[in-house]
Amino acid sequence: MSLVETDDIEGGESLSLHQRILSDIREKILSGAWAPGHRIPFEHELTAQYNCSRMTVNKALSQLAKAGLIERRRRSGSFVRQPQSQAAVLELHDIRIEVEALGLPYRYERLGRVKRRSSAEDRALLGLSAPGQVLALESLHFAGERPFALEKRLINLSAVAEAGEEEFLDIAPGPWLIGRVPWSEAEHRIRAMAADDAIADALDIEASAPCLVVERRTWSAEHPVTHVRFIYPAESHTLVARFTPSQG
Amino acid sequence: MSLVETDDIEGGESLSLHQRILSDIREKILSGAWAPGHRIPFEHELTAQYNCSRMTVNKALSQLAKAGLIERRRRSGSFVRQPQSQAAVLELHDIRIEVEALGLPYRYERLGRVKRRSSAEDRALLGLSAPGQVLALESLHFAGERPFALEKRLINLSAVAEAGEEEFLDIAPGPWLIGRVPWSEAEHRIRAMAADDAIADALDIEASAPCLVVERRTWSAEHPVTHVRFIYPAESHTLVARFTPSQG
DNA sequence: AAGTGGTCTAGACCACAAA
DNA sequence: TTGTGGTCTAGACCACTTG
Repeated sequence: MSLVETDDIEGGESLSLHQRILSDIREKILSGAWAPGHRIPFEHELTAQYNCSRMTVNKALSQLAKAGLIERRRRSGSFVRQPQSQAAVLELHDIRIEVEALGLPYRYERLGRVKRRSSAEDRALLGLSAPGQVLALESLHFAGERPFALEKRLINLSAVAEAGEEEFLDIAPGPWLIGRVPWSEAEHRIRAMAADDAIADALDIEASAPCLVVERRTWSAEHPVTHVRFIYPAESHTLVARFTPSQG
Repeated sequence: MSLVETDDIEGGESLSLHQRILSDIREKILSGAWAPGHRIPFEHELTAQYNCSRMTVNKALSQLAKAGLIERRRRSGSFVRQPQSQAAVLELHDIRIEVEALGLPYRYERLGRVKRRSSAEDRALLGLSAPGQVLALESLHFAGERPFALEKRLINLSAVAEAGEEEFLDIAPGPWLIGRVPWSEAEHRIRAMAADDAIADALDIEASAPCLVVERRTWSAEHPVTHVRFIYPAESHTLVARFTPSQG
């Protein structure tokens, strides 16, 4: 086998010792040489094999454990874990950067801004239990002359009072918030839907054309901060997610 | 000194020392007390603060760096990083589990199976440079009586020869592969599109109805293993991604 | 009871990037 | 040059779990 017969030697990379140990073991697991359930050599055995201290071996094994490739049990040893979990790191770029990466000029336009007492729907979207002031924003992001994404956002003014003073005419709410409110947790929902008339009109596409919808709720230290819905015309946007189970 | 001068006893949680250091610093960053660009105390300072060895401090700071919360520069120190990267952990469930979680009976049906020499398009999808045998599969996943997702898959037989002997009549290729081939890397592309006639027919929806498309390429130890495209009717599927910036 | 991993120490040398 | 982080050592004690 092996189309690529990797370069532990050729590639010239000078790995640190614990990285090399990690890499060796990962290779054994990923190649299938060590099947799920297989017991990995004890730390003291690897210590002898690599002629190094136990801390060095431990560093490698701990990382493998945190990455989920192996499971460690006191008194028993370390074992190759069962099938990989289907998790991936999803990168959600800033829209400006995304547009500029396409080589197109970026433009932002605020469509609407309303400060109001939160409706039941607002509270549901934000995950708020008590009523309070919210700011509702609607904006368009352009790539060149074409609408690239429609943004509908709610900001919880109880959490970010200063947002109530901002007009958001020159800066999009996303970057504004990022610079001010450190977020501790976020939840995304991604789905497809057909454009309704209002969306089709805003995005300059045909009614019932397919759109990609990305919704994000963000918390900072347990407090709901914002809920945002980005609506992309289908042809303008692809989300890309990459994942490597463990990294050295 | 002492941010938390504590109690290995009182607090209930008995964190290891490096976990407590990590947690303290993360709290400072997420609360905004230490803004982006702020210089974190040097290792030797933390060593004094927590009355511990440098390795212990280093372990905490290394983890924060790997989590992307801080950046470390030799000779300069460690600094709180700029705005959080918009990364999220995307969970892609097994379709069977997903369907059963809805309380609906799951059924799998293989539509087509072709073994062939890879076409240029096959190689492009799989990321193969050299020609070789591939297995092309088309399947339907049902939730109750309704089609839930259409699956179009290519398997690189150079990497997974035994797949060539499998009919995939009773087991879906996803679970089959998971049990056999550990994956080291995966890439997802997520987009919306309108159903063409073939898709609409298979999924029993109207032509040009919006669909969510999830494509996944998987590698194992540098070798392309499979490319799969799941097509969901818009109303049947939402991807959910959650994220917390760093974990102890 | 014994052997594993979890954690920690008090040093050390080195590479690297500022000053 | 200097001081930082990156890495490593050769011990140590402890907690846990299994035989």
